[in-house]
Amino acid sequence: MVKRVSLSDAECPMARSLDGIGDWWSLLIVRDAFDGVRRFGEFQKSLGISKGILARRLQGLVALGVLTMTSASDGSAWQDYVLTSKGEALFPVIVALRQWGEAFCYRPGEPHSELVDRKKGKSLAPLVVRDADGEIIQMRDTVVKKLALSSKDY
Amino acid sequence: MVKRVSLSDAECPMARSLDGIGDWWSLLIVRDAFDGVRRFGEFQKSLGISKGILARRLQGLVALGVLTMTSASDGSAWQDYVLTSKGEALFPVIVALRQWGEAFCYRPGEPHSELVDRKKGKSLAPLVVRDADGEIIQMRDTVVKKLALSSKDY
DNA sequence: CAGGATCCAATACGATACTG
DNA sequence: CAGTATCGTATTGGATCCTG
Repeated sequence: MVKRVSLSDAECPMARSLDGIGDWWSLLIVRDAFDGVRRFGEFQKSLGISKGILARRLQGLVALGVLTMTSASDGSAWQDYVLTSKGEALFPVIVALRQWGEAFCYRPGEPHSELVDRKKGKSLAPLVVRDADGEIIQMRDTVVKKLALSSKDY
Repeated sequence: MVKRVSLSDAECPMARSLDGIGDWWSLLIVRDAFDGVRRFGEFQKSLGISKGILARRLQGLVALGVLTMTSASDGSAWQDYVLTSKGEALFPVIVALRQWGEAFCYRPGEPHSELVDRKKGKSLAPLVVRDADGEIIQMRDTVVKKLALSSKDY
């Protein structure tokens, strides 16, 4: 959008992610899809988004391979939008954003919805970042390694 | 932006998060801040963003409490932008987006930068979502519990 | 160099009307 | 109901010029 410096060919994976789903609606659509929303009208009602933008976003997510269209489960003439495995892989992203919002975007006591596990009904554990050996690490323990090597890096 | 339905008073923490940092540049600025970028000019060069937008985004992140301005480390008259604890708490979000990008936004063999731990130089472990007892759970094991109760919830 | 001010193109988004 | 088409407006974001 607004064709800025193209992020789509960036060497940073985060930039590529954002290039595809980094707008205001896509991740909210994905969140709804996680919650079981499948139909155009359900998305529209849930999000309060205009029809035109919703249609474009759904198209974009389908084109990206995050959602796929299947014949409607209720036998109607229309399509259902369901998450692909690529879409389901956004689960940690959703959880991370939600947990950050819970922790930093509400005043104390202000109510908000909660993501709980279905069996126990309890909140999830905070996401933690671990190294290859499973040890918990902090931001300061990491560094970005650039690979400019395009073919055989030996 | 484009004053759509305000997400800032949403009951969904994810919507609130996106309301603050859900644009195209904010998370990339935060990523750079994680990588040690502090100065206006460094951000601009690293991101290829125009000065006007960068200034506005930095202001927004400062207003949000994600960044803070400190007197420049090199003694110049200007300010450094550094992450607050609220900003540092975005670490799992950054990692989640990066890992998703690595896994799904590159063709096989296509090079990209890599986030490694400083000591061992190895890639991080994939983020996993766990329940309150530390057990790994999937998307399908969770459900959103809405709390509409605004004061005493019984 | 760090920003602010201004101008302009592209577009994101909402509202509405239209179609099958 | 599921979209598409059109229109108006607000905002983005780049480029340029200006200042301390």
